[in-house]
Amino acid sequence: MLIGELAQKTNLSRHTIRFYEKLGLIQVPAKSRRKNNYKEYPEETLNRITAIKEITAKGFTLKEARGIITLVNNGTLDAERGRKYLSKKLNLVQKQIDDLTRTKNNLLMMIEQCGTEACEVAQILHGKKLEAETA
Amino acid sequence: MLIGELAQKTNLSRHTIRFYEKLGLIQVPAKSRRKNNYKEYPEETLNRITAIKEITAKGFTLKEARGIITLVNNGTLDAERGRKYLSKKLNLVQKQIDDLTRTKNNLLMMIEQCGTEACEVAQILHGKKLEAETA
DNA sequence: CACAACCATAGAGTATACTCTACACTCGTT
DNA sequence: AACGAGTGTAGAGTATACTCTATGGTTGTG
Repeated sequence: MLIGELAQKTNLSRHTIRFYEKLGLIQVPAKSRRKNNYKEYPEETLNRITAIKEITAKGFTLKEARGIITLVNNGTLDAERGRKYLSKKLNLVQKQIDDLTRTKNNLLMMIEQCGTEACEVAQILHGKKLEAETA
Repeated sequence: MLIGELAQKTNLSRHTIRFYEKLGLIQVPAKSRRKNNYKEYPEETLNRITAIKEITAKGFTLKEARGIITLVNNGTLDAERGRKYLSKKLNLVQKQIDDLTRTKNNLLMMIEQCGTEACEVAQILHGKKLEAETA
């Protein structure tokens, strides 16, 4: 199928599809060209894109998605490796959650204190006033 | 003080300080130049940078920091506005936490299932196999 | 006076994931 | 043959927060 149809079926823009090609997430065999040089995308590309979407939806980057797909296609991804890989990612995600939770608590505190006084965010943020710079 | 001293005292690089200047987070009065054109940073710049650090550490972007500082210096930031502003941010943060929590649960599920079979992440991710594209 | 260390500005490079523009060819239809 | 829609490649633009390079002037010490 041509890129237009693929775009329509995957709900991605042509630009995005070509961008994925550039990143190596999708490959079109050099032979898969029509006489007019239009690319003929194989059916599997649909699955590939679905996989990319699912992987990235789970918090992986496009590069990571590429790596995972390669591993899977190679059969290089056994249980041991898989768990390690996922656990690593899990740690990162947990760290992000922790950071955001701290942020959230900071915000809650600030909101609470905001009613108390003249709501000097500066004070809340810093414990002392910001000096106005002579602009 | 000159930029070198400021950099050393704030633990920021000169580049970063100049970058902040470009963003308007820091201003050096045009007059505050030595004869040799070197910038003379006023003491307040230290507080300003501390404030920037605290604000960004709480999850705000540099642009937001600029806005907040301006509001505070203008005295434009009353309790009402402050709470609204912070609540808005809080909602965003909560959304990010929710997303990441979903991601985390996905990962946990994947890790668990990884031991079960041949750890076909493809299956886990997608429910069916990825088609290998004839590379 | 040479040299290292410091300062200034402008602008490019990094990372991520697109998004769009420019330019040119091709296809189907009138 | 002209037209709009579709396709190709290459490369720029967007957002965020830096990070670094290039180029050139200034200061202090031997």
